[in-house]
Amino acid sequence: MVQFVHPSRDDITLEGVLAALSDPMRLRIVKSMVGQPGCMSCTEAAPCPDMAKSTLSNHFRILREAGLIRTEKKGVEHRNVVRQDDMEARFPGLLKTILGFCDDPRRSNG
Amino acid sequence: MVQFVHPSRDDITLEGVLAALSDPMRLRIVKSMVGQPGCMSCTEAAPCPDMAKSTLSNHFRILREAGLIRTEKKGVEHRNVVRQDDMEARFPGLLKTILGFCDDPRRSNG
DNA sequence: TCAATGGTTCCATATTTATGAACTATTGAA
DNA sequence: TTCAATAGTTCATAAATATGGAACCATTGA
Repeated sequence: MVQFVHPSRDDITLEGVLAALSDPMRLRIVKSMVGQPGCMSCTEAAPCPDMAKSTLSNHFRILREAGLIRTEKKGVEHRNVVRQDDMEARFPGLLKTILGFCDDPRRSNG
Repeated sequence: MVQFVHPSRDDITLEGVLAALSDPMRLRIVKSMVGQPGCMSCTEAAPCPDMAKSTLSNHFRILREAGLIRTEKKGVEHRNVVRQDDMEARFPGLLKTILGFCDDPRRSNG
């Protein structure tokens, strides 16, 4: 049984967030998720279809442990959402500022 | 003869900046430099005195190549400044937003 | 010319990251 | 039940990156 561990809001660190977003792939994953109304499966949120499953899984784990996303098991899929409220409470404006400077991956090749 | 290569303003990338700032040591280096009126030597800007010279040198190289700082040789020292104007022009508000969330290293143990 | 200072570069080691293969959990069909 | 398909995770290993000691370079001052 896979259980996902998410840090509580106050345990989210600036360095963790920056490290998580310093990878181009993870930055694009978060960007694509923020632009989406609901939650997304790992495969849906992946901006790069030819990436190894294990690598993708690892990226989601890093985003999760940094506190950027929340993952819940729903059927056979894992549904992911960006923790925008927690991020805004912890680091007001940070996520919006950063994401505002990177291109939306679904606009270019969606 | 050591020559420092700095990226031009337009070549500064978001991912490069985030990667450079995702390291706790480099984040503190930049933070301590921004709070300073003039420029600082590598040793002065180092928030951690027991760090190996080679490691420190590597951190400054990464910050330089990311476009966050400018390094000039002045006598026996290397003088470093944060490229605040270039950063502001390229990614308005980003640096101030990020640095606003990390503690000033010289206030706690300066 | 020599010693001291402030870094850089090189190299070996340690840590981190990426990926294929094997595995787990859920769904749906027979 | 059982079987196949789907969606991810975990493990082991290969590749990339960070660390730090040693040697080195450039400048200053005696």
